[in-house]
Amino acid sequence: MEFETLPGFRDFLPDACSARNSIFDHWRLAAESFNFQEYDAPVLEPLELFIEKSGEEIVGQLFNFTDRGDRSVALRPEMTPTLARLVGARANSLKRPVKWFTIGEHYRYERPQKGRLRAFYQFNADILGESGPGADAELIALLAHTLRSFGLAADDFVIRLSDRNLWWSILAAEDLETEKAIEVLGIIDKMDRMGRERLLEKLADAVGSRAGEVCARIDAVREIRDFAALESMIRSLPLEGASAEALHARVEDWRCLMELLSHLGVGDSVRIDLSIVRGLAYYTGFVFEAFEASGAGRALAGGGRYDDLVQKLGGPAMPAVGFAMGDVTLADLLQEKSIDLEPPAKADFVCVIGGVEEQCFALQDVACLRHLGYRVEYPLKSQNFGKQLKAAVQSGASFALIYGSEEREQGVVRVRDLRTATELVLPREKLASAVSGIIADGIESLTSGD
RNA sequence: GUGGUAGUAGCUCAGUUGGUUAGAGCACCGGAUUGUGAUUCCGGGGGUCGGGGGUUCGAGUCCCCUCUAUCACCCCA
Repeated sequence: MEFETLPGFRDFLPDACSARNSIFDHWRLAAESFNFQEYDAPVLEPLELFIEKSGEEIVGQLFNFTDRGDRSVALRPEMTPTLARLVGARANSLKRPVKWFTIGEHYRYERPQKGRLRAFYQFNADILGESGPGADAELIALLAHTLRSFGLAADDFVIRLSDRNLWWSILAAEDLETEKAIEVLGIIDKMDRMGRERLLEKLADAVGSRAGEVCARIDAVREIRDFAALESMIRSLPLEGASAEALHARVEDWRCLMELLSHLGVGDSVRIDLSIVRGLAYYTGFVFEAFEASGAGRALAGGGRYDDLVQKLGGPAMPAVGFAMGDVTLADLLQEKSIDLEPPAKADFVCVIGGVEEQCFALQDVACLRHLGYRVEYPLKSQNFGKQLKAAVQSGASFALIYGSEEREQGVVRVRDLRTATELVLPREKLASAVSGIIADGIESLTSGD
């Protein structure tokens, strides 16, 4: 009988596991440098939590089942509902702003393809309790900083920045009611993947004879790439009264956000691009997606503001903004760019042991060095010197500790630098005190000074 | 959920118009070799040729189904 890994799931053998952990390390380091705090939560949640957030249709894309207590449960497909539940339940006792991040596995029952598996890891970072553009700026900066920390250049990727709030105003200026506007936003989200003819058909379904007009407006807006063009477009919108004032305030939000991003040193990585809308309807303000510079492939990360979600899931009103970055697309990109991740660590010391008489001394030193925190290996069975040494070299270890009959008689250990093939004889009792110098500077420093 | 392509050893692959007991390189294990290195030599384990059915005297090879991978569509939180 032979078992295979389930479709869309991965085994992580040491090389792959090390690369994966290296991604986690970069994520964690980046988040911590922005002073985000790490949290974690169960991978299994009530099914209802995800339905409440995303609608009944989501069930078809989940790993879900009924547990022995007759509860409908599902493996989490994303972190945001869980976070909203967590923060919502404690909203009144948490110091704001809440800046939290998490790294965890997520599960979606979908057909695997390039950049998309059924089990994948996501880095989620969110700021809750702050409604101003300062929070959006902080998150976008973290996103850019994270990608750069892998060694990606500023022009290897781009963060496309858009604004659902602004789209509402633009569509309102076209006299579209809420329902129609939602429909049109859905169309805008899919425009890139849609032929021109089909686009006009869809628009005609939504707004009737005004399709051509609306389409022209949308096209103009989607072409905007800088703040000046954005501002002049906004000022040209035929709105009056309260909605005009709101729009004016929105221009200031944009101005503020762009300035903050520039001061934070990530302005080069951000491009205004209102063709980003992002599928599901819970985003409320600025939204953004990171892509490889050419725009090819799946989004590296995506996020935006979701000011209503915490309340929708039963908590108090709580503004929020966040993003998620997956490991699969990221790893693909790093490989394309020939950026290597951390390989498995090698031993600091490997023992070469002559025989049973020497073994007891060797193992005492092994235990001592391990207590000091070094990676130490020794052969689990007796073998001749040549074989042991050969194995030691092939293992990639830095130093061999040689324990033979001569060394035992003299109470010494022979330290061999496996890279330079130089050796140093050291009284055993000095090993512990010499070891940090050996690791840091090699044995040459001791040979000359001792 | 729909469609294209592919599947032979752990990995990369060869395998003739269908013809005897399916091969190579790399990797792995053992030995030459119980006091010093990636070389060399010798030996070894490994495969129901993804799985099932069919055609045939005979199938790794041809046909059908299925599984898996991959790419695209749908979807993309």
